[in-house]
Amino acid sequence: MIVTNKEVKALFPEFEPALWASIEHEGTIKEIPAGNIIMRTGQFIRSTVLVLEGLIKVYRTDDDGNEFFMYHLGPGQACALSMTCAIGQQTSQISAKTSKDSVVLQIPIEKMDEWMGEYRSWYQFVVQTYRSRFDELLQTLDSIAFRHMDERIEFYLKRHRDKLGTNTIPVTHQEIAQELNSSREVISRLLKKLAERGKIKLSRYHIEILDL
Amino acid sequence: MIVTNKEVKALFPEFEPALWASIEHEGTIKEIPAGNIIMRTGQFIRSTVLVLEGLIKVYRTDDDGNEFFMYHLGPGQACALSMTCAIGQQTSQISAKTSKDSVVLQIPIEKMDEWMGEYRSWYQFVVQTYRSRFDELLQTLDSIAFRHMDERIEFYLKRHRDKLGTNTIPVTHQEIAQELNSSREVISRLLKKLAERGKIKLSRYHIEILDL
DNA sequence: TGTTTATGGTGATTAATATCACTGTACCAC
DNA sequence: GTGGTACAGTGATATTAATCACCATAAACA
Repeated sequence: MIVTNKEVKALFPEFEPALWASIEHEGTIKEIPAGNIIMRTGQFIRSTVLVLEGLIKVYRTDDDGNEFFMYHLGPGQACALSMTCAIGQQTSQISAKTSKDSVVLQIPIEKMDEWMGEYRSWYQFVVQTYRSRFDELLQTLDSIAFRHMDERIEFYLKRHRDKLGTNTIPVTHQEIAQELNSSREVISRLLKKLAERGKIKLSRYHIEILDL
Repeated sequence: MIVTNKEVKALFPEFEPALWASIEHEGTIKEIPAGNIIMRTGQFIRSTVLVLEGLIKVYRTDDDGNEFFMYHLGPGQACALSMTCAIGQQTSQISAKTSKDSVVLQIPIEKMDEWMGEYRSWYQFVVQTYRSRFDELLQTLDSIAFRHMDERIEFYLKRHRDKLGTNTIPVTHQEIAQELNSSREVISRLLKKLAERGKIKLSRYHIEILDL
């Protein structure tokens, strides 16, 4: 696959031509089917990942195997952690998994620093990435710090709707429970209440958002 | 006060001489007594803040006036948000308050971008700052996502000990409750249990860490 | 000195969430 | 078809945290 085709370029409109040339030279395209864990806590980071297609779930895990959803990366977005990790060759603090069949562009971490000085558009992209991820993380923090579980579920569903671009979220109660670090029963009951209030419609394997 | 005296330089040993010259020219020293709110959610950010002395508490607030502690900034550290905000002239998503009498070095945000290209040591400092703040935020997230209140209190006390460099934490139960977004009664009871287990010693206005 | 205020201790109650136990049901593999 | 399995619903109970009410004490102050 040619790295810098028209569709890919459209995802990063601000990149300058010289940067695209470097990407063409250094980047690797990788296709990853849905459900693949592409990064695990403690793993060394060797490349920065830009998402071209699909959806990647970024989450935190603890020692007991619990998970906690942080945010999604969609086309045109990048992992901030894999950018900061670059310098010290440090290990990842988070895990990431493909939610849909995805295509990513990998760039060797050595290029990160190089391009920061070389290409203004790269520098701006990186800073923008830091900011966006930080903001999303703050939203997640708000949700868990200040909101009850029912509101957190609403927030979770809204986020998924926005990322998926559809009102039908393909997710099981068990998955929601895992990503919010709760239990299936609690989620089931609260979802039922949301359904009774007409906010969502429940079905097996998916939830339809009616009015959130 | 002279900006770049020996003590200040020791806080940022990696800064190159040319960068110090620019800081001398563009930076402003500001002394801020303890208890001052130096940044509020929604406020415009006009300068990047490097901490020279004292301690700054960075926290999140919600619409109902609740607070949630994120992390501290001590001497040699900087606010990551005020660095990313630079580009878009955006507003702050967080609040910050001096916990001790503090001295900070303010740098106009316009210089941020300029110096990133110009001084390698500045670039590295900024990236390091992003990473550190992100990491600390992840720790905070872990704590609230995976731990019960008693463990969160322990984590809170440990963090304060490390930042203050002393086993005696000058804090009231009410303050802890606010920063963990809980209530005084709950904190009091859990602190008592920690005291019974010999982990801390309670006194009016302060808590002594014995064995955490 | 007496009064006010902030701190913190504690019992009782309620609310939110977690856990356990069990049921039904759709779907998949054989 | 039949049996296994993942998904979902629900009652009962336990645990954790929040709220309410009230008291005691030390510090601050008029």
